[in-house]
Amino acid sequence: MNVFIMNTVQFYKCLADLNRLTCLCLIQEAGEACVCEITDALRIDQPKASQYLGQLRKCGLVTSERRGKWMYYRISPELPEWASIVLKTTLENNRAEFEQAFSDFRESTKQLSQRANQHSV
Amino acid sequence: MNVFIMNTVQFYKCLADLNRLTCLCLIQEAGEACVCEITDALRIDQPKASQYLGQLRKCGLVTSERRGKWMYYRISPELPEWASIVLKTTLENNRAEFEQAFSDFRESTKQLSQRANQHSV
DNA sequence: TTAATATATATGGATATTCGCATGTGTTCG
DNA sequence: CGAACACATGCGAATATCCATATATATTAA
Repeated sequence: MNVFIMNTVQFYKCLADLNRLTCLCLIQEAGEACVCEITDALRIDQPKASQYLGQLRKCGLVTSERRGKWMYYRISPELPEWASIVLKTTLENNRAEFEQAFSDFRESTKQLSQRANQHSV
Repeated sequence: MNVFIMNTVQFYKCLADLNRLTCLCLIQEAGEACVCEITDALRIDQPKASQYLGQLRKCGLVTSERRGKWMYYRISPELPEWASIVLKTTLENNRAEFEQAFSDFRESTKQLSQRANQHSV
């Protein structure tokens, strides 16, 4: 149970798409991300973002948790260690490739927290 | 020139197929491999093996060198370090998945060297 | 030069993936 | 409850990938 056997090819298929890979790097970098942040960061529409995240979840790379209206995605804690190493290595050595998305993500996060604050007032 | 910029997604597309991934693991494990050995190890026909190897070469993951009739493939020395780490990590943590291919490969190598010896007599 | 061996490439059909869009579900707020 | 918001899913069309087969090229041995 603790040792989740990840299908190697399936794992790499998940990484073999720029949007999915950017999702993963984003989530890694930020710790967690909700769909609307990812939508903004990747500059894609919402259904597309959900599709990608759904695939990643089905394959066991990420988990999701609902908090109010938002759905937060994290790297799965059950991910085998070798797979985490691969993800981490990819992110750390290709930051430039994802920098724009990271920047858009931070902008989105800022706006999101403002909206959240308005409601909680 | 020394720092070859690898397209991350293209790299992962190469790994996102069991035959190509097995090729890469085989070549890593053995140091080098020729097409007929890979054909035997993967139990596929020759054109298919050449196609896979051609793709891997086009993407910069492997290099090829002709020695007589045989064409030997190696992991490219220009592969960025992060990519080598990924390959190594994948192989070391998923040996079971490739064991059958490795075994068929060793068998093929044995027969190949016998043929080579017959000619050199 | 011819035959045999090893490998590469071209091509078209089969299959899988991606994309855009419409619609469905779950949650919050008034 | 109903409207608004966040997200998920379904589906057909466009696109990419895979696969089998035929054929071309390169090398060696006779």
